[in-house]
Order: sequence, then C-alpha cells, then structure tokens
Amino acid sequence: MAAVTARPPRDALAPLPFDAVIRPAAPSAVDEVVAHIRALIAERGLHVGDSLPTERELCQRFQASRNTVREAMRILKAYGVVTVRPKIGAVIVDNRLERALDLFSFNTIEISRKTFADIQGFRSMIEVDTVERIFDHAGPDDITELRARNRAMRDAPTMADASEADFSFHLKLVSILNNDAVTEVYRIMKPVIIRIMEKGKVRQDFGTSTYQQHADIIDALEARNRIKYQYALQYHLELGLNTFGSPQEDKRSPE
Amino acid sequence: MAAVTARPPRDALAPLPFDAVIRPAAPSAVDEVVAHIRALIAERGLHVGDSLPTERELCQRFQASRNTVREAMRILKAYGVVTVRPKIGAVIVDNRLERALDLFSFNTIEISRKTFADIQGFRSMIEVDTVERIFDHAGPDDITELRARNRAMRDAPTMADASEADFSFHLKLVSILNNDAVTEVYRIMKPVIIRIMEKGKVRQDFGTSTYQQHADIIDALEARNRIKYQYALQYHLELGLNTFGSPQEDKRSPE
DNA sequence: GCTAATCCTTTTGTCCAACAAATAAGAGAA
DNA sequence: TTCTCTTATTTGTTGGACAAAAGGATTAGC
Repeated sequence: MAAVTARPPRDALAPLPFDAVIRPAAPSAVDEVVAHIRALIAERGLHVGDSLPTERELCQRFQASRNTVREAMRILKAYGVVTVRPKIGAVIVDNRLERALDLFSFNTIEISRKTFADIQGFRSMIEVDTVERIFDHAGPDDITELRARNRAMRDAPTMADASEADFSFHLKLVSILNNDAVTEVYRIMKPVIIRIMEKGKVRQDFGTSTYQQHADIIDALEARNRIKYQYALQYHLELGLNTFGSPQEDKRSPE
Repeated sequence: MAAVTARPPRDALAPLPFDAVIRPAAPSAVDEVVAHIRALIAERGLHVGDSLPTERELCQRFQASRNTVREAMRILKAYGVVTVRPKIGAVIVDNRLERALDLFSFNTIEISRKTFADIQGFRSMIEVDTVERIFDHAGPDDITELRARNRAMRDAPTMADASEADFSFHLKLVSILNNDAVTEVYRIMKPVIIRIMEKGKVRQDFGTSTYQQHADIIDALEARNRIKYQYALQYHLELGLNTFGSPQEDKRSPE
C-alpha cells in the first residue's frame, strides 16, 4: 500500500517534466513553500506580532510534508522574519538587520577577494565619483562633524570602537549627499565594510595612518580641491587591497 | 523495540535541566550542528570552492539525524555560505552580500516624492558619475547589446514588457561596471525602478521619446563623448521628475 | 582501439510516522 | 477568587523509505 508516496509526480495535474527541461532552475518544494508563505503574509496583510498558521496547517494548505514546511520555516527564521517557539508557533518579527550583521560575523568564511574588490569599488563610486555633488552640498558644519568623528576614531579605546568610528566617518561623508537610498544601502553594507576596515590592521593604525588619510580628505574637501580630494580618497580606499594578498585567487586556472 | 529514539535526554553525560533554566536560549540540536559545521570549516581551513562532507557523514560525525543536518544546511544556504546540488554535495561559496541585500527586498517601499528623487539621484550617481569607469570597460559587444535591448523596448507589445526592457537596458549599462555589488543593488531596487519608469507614461512613449534618448546615450558612449553621454543620460533620468508632480516637497538648494 | 549509449552507484530531495519537550489553556482544590 | 495540577496542542528530533539528479563504470557498435 505504498508506504511512502514521496511527492506525487511534481504536480498531480500538469506534466512538469517538459517544463523542468525548459526551465533549468526548477524551484524545489521548499522554495515553493517559502514563496507561498510570503504570499500568505502579503495577502492577509500580516504585520510584526501576528501569528502564522501551525506547521501542520501549512502542510495541508500547501500540500507539502512537514519536513518540507520546516525547512522552509528555517529559511524564514534565518532571514529574520519569523521566530518560532514550541506550542506558540511562528510569529512575524523583523530582525533582518541583526541577521545582516550575523552574516559577516561568520568568521568561518573569509570574505572573498571578489567581494572585497566589489565593495571597495562600489564605495569608490559613491564617495569618489560623486565629488561634484559632495562639494555642492558640503557646509562648514559638515567639515566640523567630519573632524570630530576622525578624532573619535583616533581616540577610540578598542579596535571595534575604532572601526565603528571609521565607518561613522564615511557614513557622514556620504550623508552629505542627502540621499536616503545611498545611506540605506550603506547601512545594509555596514557589516562588510566594518570587516574590510579591520582587515590586516592593528589598533594603532586607526590612530596614525588612517587618521592622517582622513585628515587629508577633509582638508581637500574644505579647500574645494577636487583633484586632491579624489586622489586622497581613492588612495585611502585602495590601501586595504594590498593587505588582502596577491590577486592570484581569481585566476581561472591558466592551463 | 523503540522504533524511534529521538535524541537521548539532551546529552547522555551532563544534567542539562539546570543549564536550561540558567540559559534561556537553550541551543537546539540544529544550532549545535550549525556550530559544528562552522568549527569544521575553521579547523580544516576550508575556503570558497571546497566541499563539505556528505549529509550522512555529517549525521554520523555529529550524532544527529539527517533531517536535523538538513535544517542546519538550510540555514547555511540561507546565509549564502554554501550551495548544495544533488550528488555534488555542499560547496562553500560567498554570497553573503547578495543575501544581505536580499533581506531588504521584503518590504514593499511606498514611493513618496522624496523616495522618487533619491532613487533617481542614486541611479544618476551610478550611471552618470561613473562615466570614466564605464568608458574604460565598454566594448563593441556592449554597444551591440545595448542597441538590441533598446530595440526590444521599442518593439515590446505591452506597457509591462516595455518597462521591463527599459530596466534591462539600464541594467546592461551598469553591468558594464563589472561590479556585483552594483548589479545586486539594482536588482533589489528593480520593483521601485520599474514603477518609476511607468510613472506618467503611456505605452507609446517607450517607442518614441524614450527610445530616442537611449539611442543618444548609446551613440555618445560609442563615440566616447563624455559630455554628451553625461548630458543625455542626466536629461533622460530627470525627465520623470517633471511628470511626478510639483517639486515643492524637495526644496532644491537655490544655487 | 575508440566513441557513445546504457547501467550502476552515490548523494541530495521529499515524504511519512513516531516520540520527546515545551507550554498555553482548562480543570480542580484551597 | 486564586493557585496548582493536569491535559491537549504544537514544535523539536529521530529513523526509515523512495524519487530524482548526476557522476562514473560498463558494454555495444564501429
């Protein structure tokens, strides 16, 4: 009597095999359940604090096994959109920011060189290439604030505080652009940027070389010297690349 | 005959109940497996491209059931540190930035005038201000591809298809920068950008004025004419601003 | 001998059923 | 009424089965 049925041929109605051939990225049952749950949240207009149906109810609703639903729930938990407790069930939360931080405290995986280069390249576009916009908007108060944050970095007691202050300096710089989209993206990227800042540095570096580089950038900004500003900032951003190591990793086995 | 043993009392050795009281966040079996795998990666010094042991091997090594190991693997996949394929197994990757950005594609941003201006400003920084980088990287193939996508937009049957093709054009433009961080940010902003593109337009506009603007941009890029390129692109991006309504909200600094 | 199609084996993907643990809710006693 | 104990429900974990994918070994055909 068919002890285990194991997911009736993809879909009881449609002959999926052809579809599966055409579409290489066949969504797994778990992915489908995740999409279903997201759709459920959307259509019911659920917000933080609201509860989701029980696992078994979701099994029945989406015609999936409990393990499949549980794996889907694991994804949602990992994304920080729900918390699950026994008997209580799944409750919608918003811990996405914490999760983003968790991602890069994941010391087990070293940030790849490609990621490193892309992030620094992105920052270079936002901070260096936008020189005209920054010069347009920067006022005396901004200069003062930048100097204060640079001193805070120099005087920070620990490595973590120093890199936090370092980020704060650059965040202030881009905030001069007065563009929420930019600051939001920077906020999301903060964990990676922090780790990049600490890469190959010791505490003392923040108080000496990094401090001096920041000072040069501020001076150029205050003097409205475009060339010097771009040179100083570009130099500052590229420095970490050397400490990262030789770029042999990316090579596609030159055979 | 004890068909299912189900995790012998937490730990065969230690009396955990006290611990459980002291420590409110009692780590689940899945969390422990995740920690074990992280430790395994660290102690073996595994990097991007290396493979993890098979699921059943991990079960045996950590004394956990396969479902538990699978849920742990789901977490690692959600974190973007491994990819798993049948028969191949789990391979270490680094898609954490992509996942971090993904986290924030959940919320449906409502587009205010300020948001609209910021998004367009952001695009202007990425597409216009980076002119030197784009000129450095753009090749004949890129020009051809841009022309193809522009024609696709002109010939699109519906409004939705046209705006999709419009986005595709701009995505191709920024992809010339060869920076995953930029393309990822564009990808998550896609829904908003699409809505901006359709704002105050009729289907015909994509085939006439928008098509011509794109053509001008491509011509300038091909001719390596920086001034013309920046002018054409900036003009193109600012056009939508007028159709959005009176800009009384965003007090433009009177220069 | 060499190529190509076929079979085989390994590994992940999904399903099912059971028991353990946690806990909210209700029943019962003071 | 209020506190405590029981109960029922829900998540957490386990074991086992089969399906599907994919690489490797085997064999047929030239």
